[in-house]
Amino acid sequence: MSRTSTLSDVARRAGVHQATASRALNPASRHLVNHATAERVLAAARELGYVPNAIARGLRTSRTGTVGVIIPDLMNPLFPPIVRGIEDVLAQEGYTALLANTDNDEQRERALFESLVTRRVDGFIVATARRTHPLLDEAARRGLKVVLVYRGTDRTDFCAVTADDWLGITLATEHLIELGHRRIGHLAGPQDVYTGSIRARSFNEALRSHDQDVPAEHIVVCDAYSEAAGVSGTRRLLDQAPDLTAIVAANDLLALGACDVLRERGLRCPDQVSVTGFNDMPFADKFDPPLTTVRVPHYDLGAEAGRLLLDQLTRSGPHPTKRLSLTPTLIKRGSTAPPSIREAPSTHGPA
Amino acid sequence: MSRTSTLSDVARRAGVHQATASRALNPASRHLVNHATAERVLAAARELGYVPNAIARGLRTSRTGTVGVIIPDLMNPLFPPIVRGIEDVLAQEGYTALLANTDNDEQRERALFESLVTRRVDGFIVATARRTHPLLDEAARRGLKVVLVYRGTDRTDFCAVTADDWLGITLATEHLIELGHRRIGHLAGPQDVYTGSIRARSFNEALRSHDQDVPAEHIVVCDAYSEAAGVSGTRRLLDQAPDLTAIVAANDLLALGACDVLRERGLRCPDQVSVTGFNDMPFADKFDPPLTTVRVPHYDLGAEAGRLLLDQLTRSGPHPTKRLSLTPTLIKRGSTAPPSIREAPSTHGPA
DNA sequence: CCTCGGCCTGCAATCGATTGTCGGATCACC
DNA sequence: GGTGATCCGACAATCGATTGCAGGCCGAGG
Repeated sequence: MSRTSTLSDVARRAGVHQATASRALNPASRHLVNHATAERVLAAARELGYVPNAIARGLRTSRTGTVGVIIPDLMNPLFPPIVRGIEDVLAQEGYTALLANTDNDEQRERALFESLVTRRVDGFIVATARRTHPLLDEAARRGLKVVLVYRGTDRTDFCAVTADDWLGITLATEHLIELGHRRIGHLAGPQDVYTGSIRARSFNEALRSHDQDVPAEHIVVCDAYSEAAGVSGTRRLLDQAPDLTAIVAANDLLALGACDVLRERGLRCPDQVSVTGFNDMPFADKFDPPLTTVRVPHYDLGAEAGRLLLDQLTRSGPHPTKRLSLTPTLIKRGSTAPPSIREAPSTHGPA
Repeated sequence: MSRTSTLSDVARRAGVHQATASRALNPASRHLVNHATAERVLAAARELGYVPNAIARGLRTSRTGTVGVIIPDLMNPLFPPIVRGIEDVLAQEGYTALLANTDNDEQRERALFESLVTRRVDGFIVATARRTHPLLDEAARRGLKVVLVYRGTDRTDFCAVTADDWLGITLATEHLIELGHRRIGHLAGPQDVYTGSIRARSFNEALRSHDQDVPAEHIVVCDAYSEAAGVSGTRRLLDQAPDLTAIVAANDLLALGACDVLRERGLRCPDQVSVTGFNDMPFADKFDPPLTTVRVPHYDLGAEAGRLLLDQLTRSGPHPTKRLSLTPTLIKRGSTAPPSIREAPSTHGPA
């Protein structure tokens, strides 16, 4: 009802100067003011329902206590846990995250970035990095504090927290090899994104190191990490390589798309074709079939990214560029099985 | 690198006073300044990479262009679409959403609310409302602009956008009745939340209007909307009413928990027990079995809430309190079927 | 009684943009 | 050439909190 009260309202009520009120209210400077006076100020503040104005404070101190978090899409279930990790860590130091959904749209990303810069966030956590990314170049030029999470970039001067994608795909691929699969395809993610490119390379390398060829038609690159992209990718993949017995998808949503296509073509998973995902998104264990996938500690990725950024924000001076990699684990569920009988006349078997 | 440039830097470079620069930069007041001068200012701003300081502007104008969005948990897949709807609408008018995850914790909610008030958000969209809610009382006392989304409250002086929960549960319950079920249980949500209470009352009413009794042991109240709460609730429910042939869950996560327990007890869904959910959360169609549920237009809920708030923010003067209800639809999938043979002795065995 | 030092507290500048008011320049017209 | 209207741009106050500096008060010590 009554207009919100300001610092000088509090000061007047407590019978002191606003400078004194300010010092009394701020725990860090409270020792500068007489105990009894401080109590009086606190009481006055309480009575008036005083809420400090972060805007005014931010203008004076040029620190807003906010961090911009840029993610591709909140509706992709892999990101909420990351956000959660970030928020939990930042909150401990009194920082607030401003979320920006880019929807994988560069225009939109640009606009949101501008808006965050305008709002003078103290730093950024970016989950939308591409291998080469003009936005990151500009952030570097402006001297902004940026930590990358989940997706890396080609530049080496940003702190980053990622999963060990290489290892993750190796685990998935070797799992299929051990089951006896010999014709394995890969549904790759967008190659301008670090995760897409490294997972594809890892897939190749895993097969090669087991003396298996990787014909070009066994790999299809999807243009997004989405179920729809997985569907069209899998259609292409099965068209050009109909005899695959297993598919390593670069991502759970792609894997889901793959399962859709298998069903559509009357192929049973895992009996006829095995599928692996990546991320272990929430509810992946509830799917039909339950998805064998690579679990990534998303929450921890976010938390570590938050910590790295807090380091930059609170400690002064130059910082070494840290790049942290967290270890994923293979979660075996129902979408993988040995290749069906037609596959194994078992004459020249595995070594 | 170089410190960010300010309005007076731009003014100096363009050879004008900062007041002029300000007017030239702001589209709304640009007509007040000579066209050629305005061009010169814009050029100077571009050259310097000038980014206006929203903090300073906010201090002067006492409008921050931000809206606080309070949700219980981003990791519950029902909320991201709501958030998305809110953000899309707000963005059109240049507003930014500040997200706050309360994690259903009142302490945490309190702290986040304070933080948002401190940051002088222009308004709030609240998805954590309980039927009686001290936070809302205080918001009203402070004269804050608040729109409720998804969950209503007992107060009638807040704008709100909700789904028609009553209708939703009626649809689900009648669907089961039509399938021939006569012993239907309800996994109710927390009763201090509007959705929990109205869905339970609707369930009762739907059965009664079909001349069916609702024995007390057919209803169990869960203490949260989570899979875990659904598991323990279902255990209790089946313990006290083992002959149920169908369960109406107040929420998809509760339904998921119910399915877990059915599996754990060797009961097949839907053959022996049918289950319905509520919300049609993402991937509900991928579950095993695919979940019959009530689809709520979450995105639209968010979008409408955003619009309602924008109305309050942009138009001045008093506003009528609008309460908007969106219509849900029943999505029939694989988790519901007619009651099994033991239930209907007249007919023949399974086909 | 004077001086010195240590606590507190008040004064005032400051952060950067917005905006009401006013003065000066330009031009037209008489 | 003088007067008035019109338009532009400058001046300066303002938003609310923080903070360096200075000064007042008090007690202790000489």
